[in-house]
Amino acid sequence: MLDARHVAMVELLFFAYRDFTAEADALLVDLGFGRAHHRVLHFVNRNPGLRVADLLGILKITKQSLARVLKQLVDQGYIRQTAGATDRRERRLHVTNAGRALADQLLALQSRRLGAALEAAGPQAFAAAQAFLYGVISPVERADVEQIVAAVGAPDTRTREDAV
Amino acid sequence: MLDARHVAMVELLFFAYRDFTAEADALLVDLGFGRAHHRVLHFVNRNPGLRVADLLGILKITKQSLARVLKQLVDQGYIRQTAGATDRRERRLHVTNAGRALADQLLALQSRRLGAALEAAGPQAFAAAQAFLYGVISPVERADVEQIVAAVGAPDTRTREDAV
DNA sequence: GTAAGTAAGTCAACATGACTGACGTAAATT
DNA sequence: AATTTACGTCAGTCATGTTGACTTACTTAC
Repeated sequence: MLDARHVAMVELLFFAYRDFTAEADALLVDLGFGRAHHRVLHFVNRNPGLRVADLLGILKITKQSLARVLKQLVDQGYIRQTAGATDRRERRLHVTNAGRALADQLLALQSRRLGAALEAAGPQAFAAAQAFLYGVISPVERADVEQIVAAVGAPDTRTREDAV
Repeated sequence: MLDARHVAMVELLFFAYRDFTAEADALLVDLGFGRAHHRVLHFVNRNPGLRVADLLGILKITKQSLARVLKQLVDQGYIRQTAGATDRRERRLHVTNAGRALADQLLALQSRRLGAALEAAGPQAFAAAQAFLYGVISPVERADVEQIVAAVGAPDTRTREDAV
């Protein structure tokens, strides 16, 4: 317990996350958005047709907190809502072209940074870092996260009835 | 570019950090503290004699933001300040016994979580994850972070003239 | 020894993003 | 028909960040 290596990892995780978010944050302030908008836009972009309830489960915030940023993204034309096909109470969320462009731009920044870090860390780093990060996630959440992360790269046309 | 693996890492880093901080946050609310207090207490605990300017460089916040949380920690007896030995303008920061106890309790929570994640990820995971996280840190900051992380485990009696 | 620079603290005003609690509305389920 | 669910909204609060201006105490340079 209190292994010096674990303490080092605690601090490295803080510093890495601090810098991981800094670039995107700087780009967002010019648009009048914050990190909360980024998170919403990202997950809607990667999971078209996501429901509001799904987003709440992913972000672990209250619906009042989500409502504010989501409304701004909708009002400013980055996200649009459509009624659910089978359940018309649902608001299925999709990015607009502008939303996709912004989300992809922000993702490129962060993806590039992590890609460079993986490159520098060697060929086995991806598997190891992935396993490590999965291990950091609370066990009860792990299956949900696996579904979400695995959804990345799937076609944009699916309806995500299976989303968390 | 936009490798699916990199995108997966972007999301995993979000989820891992979300859960990494959740446990400690929950413990802190009962004391009327937040994550900002935790960060200050942690770095003062691990780097006794840290100066206010050092802390600002680590946390990348303004002195006004720091002043508020630092004042609360001092007023409530978790941190004490002493004048610098050679430069009496400096306020060298130290944890009190209560401060050390709280900092260690919070660190144990996070250290345990990361230790379990490293365990699950296999014997090569520490080196790989460490290299990955270092790579995520902005190049200009890397040397500073190395110094801070390396300081972990050093004796509490040193004066840290070499601190960032 | 005076002037300039530095470390830290402080006052004021403000923005963002979280929270709780209560309530409304429309649609689905029982 | 009654209940539950999905979502939205109103109102108030809190934590944590920001900018800008100013002060105090002390050190350093000329």
